[in-house]
Amino acid sequence: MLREGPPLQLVSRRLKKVPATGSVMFLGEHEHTIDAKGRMAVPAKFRAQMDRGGVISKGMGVCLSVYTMQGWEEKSTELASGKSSDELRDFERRIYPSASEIELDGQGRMVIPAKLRAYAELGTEVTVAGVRDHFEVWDRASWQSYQEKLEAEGGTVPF
Amino acid sequence: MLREGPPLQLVSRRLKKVPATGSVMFLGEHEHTIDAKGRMAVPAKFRAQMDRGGVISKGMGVCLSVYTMQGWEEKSTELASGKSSDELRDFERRIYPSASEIELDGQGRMVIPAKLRAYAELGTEVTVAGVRDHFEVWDRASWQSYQEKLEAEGGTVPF
DNA sequence: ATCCGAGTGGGGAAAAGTGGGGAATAGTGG
DNA sequence: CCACTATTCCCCACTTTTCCCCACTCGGAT
Repeated sequence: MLREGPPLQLVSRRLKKVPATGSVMFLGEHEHTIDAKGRMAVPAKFRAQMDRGGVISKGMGVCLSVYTMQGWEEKSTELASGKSSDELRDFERRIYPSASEIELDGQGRMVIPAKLRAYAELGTEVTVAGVRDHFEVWDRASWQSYQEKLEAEGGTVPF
Repeated sequence: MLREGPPLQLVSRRLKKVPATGSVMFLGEHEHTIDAKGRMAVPAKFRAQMDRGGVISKGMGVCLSVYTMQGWEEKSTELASGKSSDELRDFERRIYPSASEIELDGQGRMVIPAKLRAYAELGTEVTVAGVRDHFEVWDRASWQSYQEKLEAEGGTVPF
């Protein structure tokens, strides 16, 4: 129901100013949703690192990978090294066209391009997983079964 | 019942300033509780080492492990070394999503994420055990039976 | 008895996550 | 070049969760 009474005094809610320091690491598992407009909230803990935008691309497996701008540059340089020029051309033609620069809206959300959503078979229920230098977006069910598979293979977590 | 009478003269209780020196080791067994908000007091003796935050993750067995930030970085680096890139990817997808950065509130408590609480089957009664470079959080009953098992297997403590 | 540190509980404000209206923009066909 | 449509993006609103702060109790030390 819509509110009534005195006019709102809302100072157009913005994102919290983040310390920008702190973790240089993406950690944790977060359950989010993709809405009808293709938007997904970036976990608040990840925003400090994403505030200058980032890059989303096809991930290794049925998922999407999101890097900070800097992380993306480092990663792509690393992967390109040691390739022959033929390999490199194929690599670049595969990676870059499928990637997309992203930025956050006033609510801290990013828009996931429809093509990428299809690639990773994302429904509305997704899991966002921090993986050290980047984070990944998985359909929640896919993530679930992938984790179960890892567990079956790898035994317990060594911590 | 709430107090009445003259206003409190409480100077908003803060944590004791810790020497920051002293033990570089987690020792001892502490019985604590997890409240309805998922909070658990960190044993006072551990706080000096945790005051710059730390990382909590799934532990080896039905428990959670808490490291200082530095300890976590050392441990994860160590475990990652010598892995092929395929192994490393699976490893990172298991370790980092299952972890979470934590910090202490004004009362020296940390919030344990619901997922991790479920993983370690923690009720409200828990045991916090110092294990040299990290400490672990166990459901009190699980800890109890685990200790009994160790005792039955391993005989007496060699001191 | 009093003080104080430790552990616990809870109220309330702020932040996080989600949904949707509508203007601005880009794309399409005439 | 213009009209029409589809998409993007900014903004507002609502709900849930998190977190900061104050308060109370207990037990040991003074």
